[in-house]
Amino acid sequence: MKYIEKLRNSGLRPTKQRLQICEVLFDTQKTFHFTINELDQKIKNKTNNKISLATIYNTVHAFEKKGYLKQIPINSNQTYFDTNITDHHHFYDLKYGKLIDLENSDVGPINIKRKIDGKKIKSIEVLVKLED
Amino acid sequence: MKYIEKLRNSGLRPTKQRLQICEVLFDTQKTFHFTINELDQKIKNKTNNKISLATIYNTVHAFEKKGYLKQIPINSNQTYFDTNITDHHHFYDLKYGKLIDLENSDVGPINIKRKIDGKKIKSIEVLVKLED
DNA sequence: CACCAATTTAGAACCATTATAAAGTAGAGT
DNA sequence: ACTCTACTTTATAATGGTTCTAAATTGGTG
Ligand SMILES: [Mn+2]
Ligand SMILES: [Mn+2]
Ligand SMILES: [Zn+2]
Ligand SMILES: [Zn+2]
Repeated sequence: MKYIEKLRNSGLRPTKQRLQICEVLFDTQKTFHFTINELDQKIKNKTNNKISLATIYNTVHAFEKKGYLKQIPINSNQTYFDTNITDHHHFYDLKYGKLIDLENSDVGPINIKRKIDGKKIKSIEVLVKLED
Repeated sequence: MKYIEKLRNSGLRPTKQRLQICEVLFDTQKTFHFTINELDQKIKNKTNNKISLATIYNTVHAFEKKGYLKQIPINSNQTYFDTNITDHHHFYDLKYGKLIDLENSDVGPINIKRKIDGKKIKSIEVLVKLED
């Protein structure tokens, strides 16, 4: 399988569970946003195998640490993750609690004029809240 | 007191507890960022009166709804609030978990080129993550 | 096969936040 | 001032997403 090498290269053993999660997360053309519970549902639907919730948390965090997923900074009762790991931004539909990708080209360059001593900029993320 | 009218104008009864919370939040020159627990501590330090945690939650949410406080979109185990209700942005120091204000003038104009049908932009918030 | 570290797992624990429901209070009307 | 009622406070319980635990399982190396 194509994910075995990817996992090995990251120092992660290619277990059955991790490979299944990879298929759900990365076998699609379009990237998407998800919560842990939504991912759990997707896995249940796609396969007959049930993966322990603890394993899903562990795997998502491992993938995030390796840079295969991004966490989206937003206030919600659940953490949102993104399979789109390119630099990009988000619309947040307050009514439906849905995220929509906003490409860098749709925002234009952001030039942070202020500097903080001894610190480097790791990321710049724009959240555009939408109402009716 | 100066907060009585402010509360009345918002349709909020000026109770002893709300006035005390107003003093902690708004009696200072500088604005600041806080979590509910930090606010609870501040109240305990400033006054001898103890305010129920439920009341602190209720009041903070009431003030947020009235526009006297803003919630900061960030992933943390606690929700961050801001007494600075002007349009502005934030640095987030990943190492220390601290927020630093970033004025609009330090970011420059942000022009969102994409539109979502039937939706209006309510706010645009930039989060700049800092590492060492 | 033998071994060991990495991984999975069910369930418990954690803890910020929200819900509950009873007691207290502010303010309008009389 | 007294009443009345809707609003507010409060202690406490419940909720629910996330993390922890410790035992069982598994992957990979030799
Ligand atoms: Mn994480
Ligand atoms: Mn709120
Ligand atoms: Zn995205
Ligand atoms: Zn701020």
